[in-house]
Amino acid sequence: MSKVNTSTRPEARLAKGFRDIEAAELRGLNDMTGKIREVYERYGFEALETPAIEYTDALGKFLPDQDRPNAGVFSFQDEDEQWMSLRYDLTAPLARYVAQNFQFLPKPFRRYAFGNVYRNEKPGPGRFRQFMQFDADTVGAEGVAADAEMCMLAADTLEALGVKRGDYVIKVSSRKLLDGLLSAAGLDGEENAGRRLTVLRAVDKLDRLGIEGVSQLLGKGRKDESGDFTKGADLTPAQTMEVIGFLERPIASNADNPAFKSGVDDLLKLKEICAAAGYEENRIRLDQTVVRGLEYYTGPVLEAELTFEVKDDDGKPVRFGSVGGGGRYDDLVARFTGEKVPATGFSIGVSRLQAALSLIGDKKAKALGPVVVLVMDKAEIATYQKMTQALRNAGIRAEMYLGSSGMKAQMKYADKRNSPCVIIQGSDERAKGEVTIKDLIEGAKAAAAIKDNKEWKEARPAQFSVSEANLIQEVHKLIKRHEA
RNA sequence: GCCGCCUUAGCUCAGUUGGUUAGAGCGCUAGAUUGUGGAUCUAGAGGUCCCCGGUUCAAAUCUGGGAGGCGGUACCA
Repeated sequence: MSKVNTSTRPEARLAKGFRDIEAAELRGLNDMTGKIREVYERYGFEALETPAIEYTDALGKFLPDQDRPNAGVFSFQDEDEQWMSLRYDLTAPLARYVAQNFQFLPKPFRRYAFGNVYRNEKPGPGRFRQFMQFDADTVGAEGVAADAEMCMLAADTLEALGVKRGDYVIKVSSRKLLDGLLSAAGLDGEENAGRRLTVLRAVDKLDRLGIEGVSQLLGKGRKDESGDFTKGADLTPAQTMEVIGFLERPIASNADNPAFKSGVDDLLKLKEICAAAGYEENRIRLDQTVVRGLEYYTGPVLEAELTFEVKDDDGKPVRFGSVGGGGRYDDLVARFTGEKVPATGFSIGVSRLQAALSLIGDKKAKALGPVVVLVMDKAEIATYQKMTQALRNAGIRAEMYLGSSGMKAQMKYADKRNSPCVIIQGSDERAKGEVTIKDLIEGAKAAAAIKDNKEWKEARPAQFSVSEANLIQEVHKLIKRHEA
């Protein structure tokens, strides 16, 4: 074959913000989703899968060519020129599903869902444009018991995944508190919508910037280390003090303030329900600094946070922070039906949580690969394939070498696949009705001690011959030994 | 979006004041070893030096613009 003109070669590259997931990580992922599913089902949630693509208006987004071009959402037009979008979370599709099937669903409707979601944003460290979420939602229940249940579900799920009690906390607040605060600070009304948003954003940054940084953001603004200036909410000093004061006071002390009353009552009731079920402050804690998304939450909001610190590959300490969150959103279904349907939910950032767990979890040994049957003699391929099939039928992962290289390359291949052993049958063995089994794991240990090449050649460590009839039994024994 | 750093082989990176045919290590392929993983040695394959323009006898190197990557920040349903 002649050389391809290099100027026409495409570059083999991943799309920005996307990634490949390989065998070891996929195994971990399946493991995780299995455990999460178990907890969600135990709580009575029913599985539901909706498509990755929805009509753009059903997701509640502006069309890409209108005033917010492609604002965070991947969108395109189908052949009828209808705008479609990749889902950016699992809640918007749920709202569509509930609205569409309202008359048939049991109320309250409780479902769980998991899958990839897509965001057309600039990716950052640990942030991708495709990632997996695992959600549970209760639709049609307005009592705070449904919210309390979300908190307990979050705690149970983290523990099922191996996060120790004390290494995480579920923080709960209520959007009603912040609404009350803003109203008390005189930021009511349409004309203050932008400033309310800025205040919420500032409060959300408390854990990272501290009281000082938040104060700056509430006032004129703040300049960060990279020299970028973030415009503040431009509150008066008195208003700033009021907000800061709220953040520093315990929630219960606001109980008599009419602006906060309804929110505080909710939270105290929620806390009581959780405590009665055995979920104390070390797991589920009221914390008025929790903000969560800005648009649709209307009541209690919760955030699942990992509290331990780990070192990354460079030895720098990393805090993972939030690995999931949720809250009450009472207006989402109403978009479609006009009927107000109360709902509350919880969502786990699976990919993010997995990254965190892989840093605390003990590094598992690489899983064993398949047994590799070497092709010593191309004329005997049918025999090798038959052996391979016999191993497979006995429940052993096995494959015949399918490449075209010689024995040395075949050994290297098996090594790279992390095979427990290879099966060798050349003319010598065949004449005697035998096969040679070479234990690659034992062999590697033996080889470490050998210095001289000649010795290495002659030693042929960790291999033995058995009669063809005993092949399966011997391989079984060998694998069992290495799995232990 | 804003700020900073970076871009040379599949990967990690050298490349002198601008000067012949752009290098190394790792990885890959093969041989030394009719049929044995490691180590060692040998050979081979692999390059639009990110792109476009400018300066120059001469640009991977200097210069202008652009693209891409990384990090911070902003946004985050």
